[in-house]
Amino acid sequence: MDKLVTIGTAASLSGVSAKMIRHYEEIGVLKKASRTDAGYRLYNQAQLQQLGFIRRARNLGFPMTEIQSLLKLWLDTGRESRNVKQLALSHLQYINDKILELEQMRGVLQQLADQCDGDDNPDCPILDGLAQFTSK
Amino acid sequence: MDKLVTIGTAASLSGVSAKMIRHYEEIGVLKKASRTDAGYRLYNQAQLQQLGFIRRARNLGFPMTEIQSLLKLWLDTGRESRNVKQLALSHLQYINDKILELEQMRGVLQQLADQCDGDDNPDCPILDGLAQFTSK
DNA sequence: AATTGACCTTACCATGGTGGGAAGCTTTAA
DNA sequence: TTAAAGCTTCCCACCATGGTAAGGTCAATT
Repeated sequence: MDKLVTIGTAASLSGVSAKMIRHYEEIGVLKKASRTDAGYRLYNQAQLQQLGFIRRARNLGFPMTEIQSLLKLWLDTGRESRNVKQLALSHLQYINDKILELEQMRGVLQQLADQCDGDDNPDCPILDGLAQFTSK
Repeated sequence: MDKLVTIGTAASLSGVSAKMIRHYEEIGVLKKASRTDAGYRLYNQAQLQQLGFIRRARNLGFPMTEIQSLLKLWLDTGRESRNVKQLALSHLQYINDKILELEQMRGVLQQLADQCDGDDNPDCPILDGLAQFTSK
Protein backbone atom coordinates (compact mmCIF):
# COMPACT_ATOMS: atom_id res chain seq x y z
CA MET A 1 0.00 0.00 0.00
CA ASP A 2 0.92 3.66 -0.09
CA LYS A 3 1.49 3.72 -3.78
CA LEU A 4 4.13 6.18 -4.88
CA VAL A 5 3.51 8.43 -7.87
CA THR A 6 5.65 10.85 -9.83
CA ILE A 7 4.99 14.56 -9.94
CA GLY A 8 2.75 14.61 -13.02
CA THR A 9 0.38 12.08 -11.51
CA ALA A 10 0.49 13.89 -8.17
CA ALA A 11 -0.40 17.07 -10.03
CA SER A 12 -3.44 15.67 -11.77
CA LEU A 13 -4.63 13.81 -8.68
CA SER A 14 -4.30 16.84 -6.42
CA GLY A 15 -5.19 19.64 -8.79
CA VAL A 16 -1.92 21.41 -8.03
CA SER A 17 0.37 21.93 -11.03
CA ALA A 18 3.73 20.19 -11.09
CA LYS A 19 5.27 23.61 -11.36
CA MET A 20 3.68 24.65 -8.11
CA ILE A 21 4.44 21.42 -6.30
CA ARG A 22 8.12 22.01 -6.95
CA HIS A 23 7.72 25.61 -5.88
CA TYR A 24 6.06 24.66 -2.59
CA GLU A 25 8.89 22.30 -1.89
CA GLU A 26 11.42 24.97 -2.67
CA ILE A 27 9.90 27.57 -0.35
CA GLY A 28 9.62 25.03 2.41
CA VAL A 29 5.86 24.60 2.59
CA LEU A 30 6.27 20.93 1.67
CA LYS A 31 8.97 18.63 2.92
CA LYS A 32 11.43 17.52 0.27
CA ALA A 33 9.97 14.63 -1.67
CA SER A 34 11.84 11.36 -1.89
CA ARG A 35 13.46 10.60 -5.25
CA THR A 36 13.95 7.67 -7.56
CA ASP A 37 17.48 6.70 -8.54
CA ALA A 38 17.04 8.88 -11.59
CA GLY A 39 16.05 11.87 -9.46
CA TYR A 40 12.30 11.81 -10.07
CA ARG A 41 10.21 13.06 -7.15
CA LEU A 42 7.87 10.52 -5.55
CA TYR A 43 4.70 11.21 -3.60
CA ASN A 44 2.72 8.97 -1.27
CA GLN A 45 -0.91 9.15 -0.20
CA ALA A 46 -0.25 11.42 2.76
CA GLN A 47 1.59 13.88 0.55
CA LEU A 48 -1.21 13.84 -1.97
CA GLN A 49 -3.60 14.77 0.80
CA GLN A 50 -1.36 17.63 1.79
CA LEU A 51 -1.43 18.88 -1.78
CA GLY A 52 -5.23 18.81 -1.73
CA PHE A 53 -5.18 20.65 1.58
CA ILE A 54 -3.00 23.35 0.07
CA ARG A 55 -5.20 23.67 -2.98
CA ARG A 56 -8.34 24.10 -0.92
CA ALA A 57 -6.66 26.63 1.34
CA ARG A 58 -5.50 28.56 -1.74
CA ASN A 59 -9.05 28.50 -3.05
CA LEU A 60 -10.10 30.20 0.17
CA GLY A 61 -7.53 32.88 -0.52
CA PHE A 62 -5.05 32.03 2.21
CA PRO A 63 -1.51 33.22 1.42
CA MET A 64 1.20 30.58 1.41
CA THR A 65 2.70 31.73 4.70
CA GLU A 66 -0.59 31.09 6.45
CA ILE A 67 -1.09 27.82 4.62
CA GLN A 68 2.25 26.72 5.94
CA SER A 69 1.00 27.42 9.45
CA LEU A 70 -2.29 25.68 8.80
CA LEU A 71 -0.49 22.66 7.45
CA LYS A 72 1.70 22.45 10.53
CA LEU A 73 -1.35 22.68 12.76
CA TRP A 74 -3.09 20.02 10.74
CA LEU A 75 -0.17 17.64 11.11
CA ASP A 76 0.15 18.43 14.81
CA THR A 77 -2.36 16.25 16.64
CA GLY A 78 -1.65 18.18 19.83
CA ARG A 79 -2.77 21.51 18.31
CA GLU A 80 -5.29 23.81 19.97
CA SER A 81 -8.17 24.68 17.68
CA ARG A 82 -7.88 28.18 19.08
CA ASN A 83 -4.84 28.79 16.92
CA VAL A 84 -6.53 27.55 13.78
CA LYS A 85 -9.60 29.63 14.38
CA GLN A 86 -7.52 32.69 15.01
CA LEU A 87 -5.81 32.28 11.65
CA ALA A 88 -9.15 31.77 9.95
CA LEU A 89 -10.75 34.80 11.56
CA SER A 90 -7.78 36.95 10.71
CA HIS A 91 -8.04 35.93 7.08
CA LEU A 92 -11.77 36.46 7.20
CA GLN A 93 -11.09 39.99 8.33
CA TYR A 94 -8.77 40.46 5.39
CA ILE A 95 -11.38 39.17 2.98
CA ASN A 96 -13.99 41.46 4.42
CA ASP A 97 -11.69 44.44 4.07
CA LYS A 98 -11.05 43.55 0.45
CA ILE A 99 -14.74 43.23 -0.24
CA LEU A 100 -15.42 46.62 1.28
CA GLU A 101 -12.63 48.15 -0.76
CA LEU A 102 -14.00 46.67 -3.96
CA GLU A 103 -17.54 47.72 -3.12
CA GLN A 104 -16.26 51.22 -2.62
CA MET A 105 -14.65 51.18 -6.05
CA ARG A 106 -17.74 49.70 -7.59
CA GLY A 107 -19.93 52.41 -6.09
CA VAL A 108 -17.86 55.25 -7.46
CA LEU A 109 -17.33 53.65 -10.83
CA GLN A 110 -20.94 52.65 -11.24
CA GLN A 111 -22.05 56.17 -10.51
CA LEU A 112 -19.65 57.63 -13.04
CA ALA A 113 -20.65 55.08 -15.66
CA ASP A 114 -24.32 55.75 -15.07
CA GLN A 115 -23.79 59.41 -15.89
CA CYS A 116 -21.94 58.68 -19.10
CA ASP A 117 -23.97 58.54 -22.28
CA GLY A 118 -21.51 56.23 -23.97
CA ASP A 119 -22.20 57.49 -27.46
CA ASP A 120 -20.14 59.24 -30.12
CA ASN A 121 -20.09 62.45 -28.14
CA PRO A 122 -16.78 63.35 -26.45
CA ASP A 123 -18.42 64.56 -23.23
CA CYS A 124 -17.62 62.01 -20.57
CA PRO A 125 -18.35 62.25 -16.84
CA ILE A 126 -16.07 59.28 -16.25
CA LEU A 127 -13.04 61.15 -17.55
CA ASP A 128 -14.22 64.28 -15.77
CA GLY A 129 -14.37 62.33 -12.54
CA LEU A 130 -10.88 60.94 -12.99
CA ALA A 131 -9.72 64.44 -13.84
CA GLN A 132 -11.04 65.56 -10.48
CA PHE A 133 -13.50 68.00 -11.94
CA THR A 134 -15.88 65.86 -9.95
CA SER A 135 -16.38 68.56 -7.35
CA LYS A 136 -17.85 70.64 -10.19
CA MET B 1 2.77 80.68 -15.58
CA ASP B 2 3.03 76.92 -15.88
CA LYS B 3 5.48 76.59 -13.06
CA LEU B 4 7.86 73.68 -13.44
CA VAL B 5 8.58 71.43 -10.48
CA THR B 6 11.00 68.59 -9.86
CA ILE B 7 9.90 65.05 -9.23
CA GLY B 8 9.71 65.22 -5.43
CA THR B 9 7.36 68.18 -5.56
CA ALA B 10 5.36 66.52 -8.31
CA ALA B 11 5.10 63.45 -6.11
CA SER B 12 3.77 65.25 -3.07
CA LEU B 13 1.44 67.43 -5.11
CA SER B 14 -0.01 64.50 -7.03
CA GLY B 15 0.07 61.77 -4.43
CA VAL B 16 2.06 59.51 -6.74
CA SER B 17 5.48 58.46 -5.44
CA ALA B 18 8.57 59.62 -7.30
CA LYS B 19 9.42 55.99 -7.77
CA MET B 20 6.14 55.39 -9.56
CA ILE B 21 6.36 58.54 -11.63
CA ARG B 22 9.66 57.32 -13.05
CA HIS B 23 8.14 53.90 -13.54
CA TYR B 24 5.16 55.24 -15.46
CA GLU B 25 7.51 57.14 -17.71
CA GLU B 26 9.58 54.04 -18.27
CA ILE B 27 6.65 51.85 -19.24
CA GLY B 28 5.34 54.54 -21.54
CA VAL B 29 2.21 55.59 -19.69
CA LEU B 30 3.66 59.07 -19.32
CA LYS B 31 5.59 60.95 -21.97
CA LYS B 32 9.23 61.51 -21.13
CA ALA B 33 9.55 64.51 -18.85
CA SER B 34 11.77 67.41 -19.84
CA ARG B 35 15.03 67.74 -17.93
CA THR B 36 17.17 70.44 -16.41
CA ASP B 37 20.78 70.74 -17.53
CA ALA B 38 21.68 68.52 -14.60
CA GLY B 39 19.23 65.86 -15.72
CA TYR B 40 16.46 66.52 -13.18
CA ARG B 41 12.97 65.76 -14.46
CA LEU B 42 10.61 68.73 -14.67
CA TYR B 43 6.82 68.68 -14.56
CA ASN B 44 4.31 71.32 -15.56
CA GLN B 45 0.72 71.81 -14.51
CA ALA B 46 -0.72 69.60 -17.24
CA GLN B 47 1.59 66.78 -16.24
CA LEU B 48 0.65 67.16 -12.59
CA GLN B 49 -2.96 66.77 -13.58
CA GLN B 50 -2.13 63.61 -15.48
CA LEU B 51 -0.48 62.23 -12.38
CA GLY B 52 -3.60 62.93 -10.36
CA PHE B 53 -5.66 61.29 -13.07
CA ILE B 54 -3.51 58.19 -12.84
CA ARG B 55 -3.71 58.09 -9.06
CA ARG B 56 -7.49 58.29 -9.08
CA ALA B 57 -7.76 55.63 -11.76
CA ARG B 58 -5.47 53.38 -9.72
CA ASN B 59 -7.68 53.99 -6.70
CA LEU B 60 -10.56 52.63 -8.72
CA GLY B 61 -8.52 49.53 -9.39
CA PHE B 62 -7.79 50.07 -13.08
CA PRO B 63 -4.67 48.26 -14.27
CA MET B 64 -1.99 50.40 -15.86
CA THR B 65 -2.71 49.19 -19.37
CA GLU B 66 -6.26 50.45 -19.08
CA ILE B 67 -5.13 53.66 -17.45
CA GLN B 68 -2.91 54.25 -20.42
CA SER B 69 -5.94 53.93 -22.66
CA LEU B 70 -8.02 56.18 -20.43
CA LEU B 71 -5.30 58.77 -20.43
CA LYS B 72 -5.12 58.74 -24.19
CA LEU B 73 -8.87 59.15 -24.41
CA TRP B 74 -8.77 61.98 -21.92
CA LEU B 75 -6.17 63.83 -23.94
CA ASP B 76 -8.02 63.17 -27.19
CA THR B 77 -10.70 65.82 -27.47
CA GLY B 78 -12.15 63.95 -30.43
CA ARG B 79 -12.84 60.81 -28.39
CA GLU B 80 -16.18 59.06 -28.27
CA SER B 81 -17.48 58.58 -24.75
CA ARG B 82 -18.60 55.15 -25.89
CA ASN B 83 -15.03 53.93 -25.69
CA VAL B 84 -14.51 55.30 -22.22
CA LYS B 85 -17.72 53.80 -20.95
CA GLN B 86 -16.85 50.47 -22.45
CA LEU B 87 -13.57 50.43 -20.55
CA ALA B 88 -15.33 51.41 -17.36
CA LEU B 89 -18.03 48.78 -17.69
CA SER B 90 -15.50 46.11 -18.47
CA HIS B 91 -13.57 47.00 -15.33
CA LEU B 92 -16.81 47.11 -13.38
CA GLN B 93 -17.46 43.58 -14.51
CA TYR B 94 -14.04 42.57 -13.28
CA ILE B 95 -14.69 44.17 -9.91
CA ASN B 96 -18.02 42.44 -9.60
CA ASP B 97 -16.45 39.09 -10.38
CA LYS B 98 -13.81 39.69 -7.74
CA ILE B 99 -16.45 40.60 -5.17
CA LEU B 100 -18.42 37.47 -5.91
CA GLU B 101 -15.28 35.38 -5.63
CA LEU B 102 -14.43 36.91 -2.27
CA GLU B 103 -17.98 36.53 -1.01
CA GLN B 104 -17.81 32.89 -1.95
CA MET B 105 -14.62 32.48 0.06
CA ARG B 106 -16.11 34.38 2.96
CA GLY B 107 -19.18 32.17 3.02
CA VAL B 108 -17.23 28.95 3.19
CA LEU B 109 -14.69 30.25 5.65
CA GLN B 110 -17.28 31.83 7.91
CA GLN B 111 -19.20 28.59 8.07
CA LEU B 112 -16.11 26.62 8.97
CA ALA B 113 -15.07 29.16 11.57
CA ASP B 114 -18.53 29.15 13.12
CA GLN B 115 -18.29 25.43 13.68
CA CYS B 116 -14.91 25.65 15.36
CA ASP B 117 -14.84 25.98 19.13
CA GLY B 118 -11.49 27.74 19.08
CA ASP B 119 -10.41 26.44 22.45
CA ASP B 120 -7.56 24.20 23.67
CA ASN B 121 -9.15 21.14 22.10
CA PRO B 122 -7.49 19.78 18.94
CA ASP B 123 -10.79 19.05 17.19
CA CYS B 124 -11.13 21.56 14.40
CA PRO B 125 -13.77 21.64 11.67
CA ILE B 126 -11.71 24.22 9.80
CA LEU B 127 -8.83 21.79 9.34
CA ASP B 128 -11.30 19.01 8.64
CA GLY B 129 -12.83 21.13 5.91
CA LEU B 130 -9.48 21.87 4.33
CA ALA B 131 -8.67 18.19 4.57
CA GLN B 132 -11.72 17.53 2.42
CA PHE B 133 -13.58 15.58 5.10
CA THR B 134 -16.11 18.33 4.47
CA SER B 135 -18.45 15.94 2.78
CA LYS B 136 -18.96 14.34 6.18
C1' DA C 1 35.01 79.01 -0.80
C1' DA C 2 33.70 74.97 1.71
C1' DT C 3 30.59 72.12 3.97
C1' DT C 4 26.15 70.14 4.88
C1' DG C 5 21.74 68.27 4.00
C1' DA C 6 18.10 67.67 1.00
C1' DC C 7 17.11 66.29 -3.42
C1' DC C 8 17.94 64.15 -7.73
C1' DT C 9 19.97 60.31 -10.98
C1' DT C 10 20.39 55.25 -12.51
C1' DA C 11 20.67 50.37 -11.48
C1' DC C 12 19.63 46.42 -9.15
C1' DC C 13 16.82 43.33 -5.97
C1' DA C 14 12.48 41.87 -3.64
C1' DT C 15 7.70 40.85 -3.14
C1' DG C 16 3.62 36.58 -4.40
C1' DG C 17 1.83 33.12 -7.05
C1' DT C 18 1.88 31.48 -11.34
C1' DG C 19 3.14 30.27 -16.11
C1' DG C 20 6.39 29.55 -20.14
C1' DG C 21 10.27 27.66 -22.17
C1' DA C 22 14.89 25.62 -23.01
C1' DA C 23 18.32 21.98 -22.62
C1' DG C 24 19.05 17.61 -21.24
C1' DC C 25 18.13 13.01 -18.93
C1' DT C 26 14.77 8.79 -18.14
C1' DT C 27 11.16 5.81 -18.90
C1' DT C 28 7.80 3.51 -21.60
C1' DA C 29 5.61 1.85 -25.56
C1' DA C 30 5.77 0.63 -30.40
C1' DT D 1 15.97 1.01 -31.72
C1' DT D 2 13.62 4.86 -31.78
C1' DA D 3 10.10 8.16 -30.65
C1' DA D 4 7.11 10.18 -27.39
C1' DA D 5 6.10 11.47 -23.03
C1' DG D 6 7.64 12.66 -18.65
C1' DC D 7 11.00 14.21 -15.58
C1' DT D 8 15.09 17.42 -14.05
C1' DT D 9 17.06 22.28 -13.23
C1' DC D 10 17.49 27.02 -14.58
C1' DC D 11 16.07 31.33 -16.22
C1' DC D 12 12.50 34.78 -17.59
C1' DA D 13 7.94 37.16 -17.26
C1' DC D 14 3.93 39.10 -15.18
C1' DC D 15 2.02 43.51 -11.98
C1' DA D 16 2.65 47.46 -9.08
C1' DT D 17 5.35 48.81 -5.63
C1' DG D 18 9.17 49.51 -2.32
C1' DG D 19 14.01 49.42 -0.84
C1' DT D 20 18.83 50.36 -1.22
C1' DA D 21 23.23 51.74 -2.96
C1' DA D 22 26.44 54.77 -5.24
C1' DG D 23 26.85 58.96 -7.01
C1' DG D 24 25.70 63.87 -8.92
C1' DT D 25 23.36 68.67 -7.85
C1' DC D 26 21.53 72.51 -5.50
C1' DA D 27 20.76 75.90 -1.80
C1' DA D 28 21.75 77.60 2.53
C1' DT D 29 24.84 78.19 6.22
C1' DT D 30 29.42 78.53 8.07
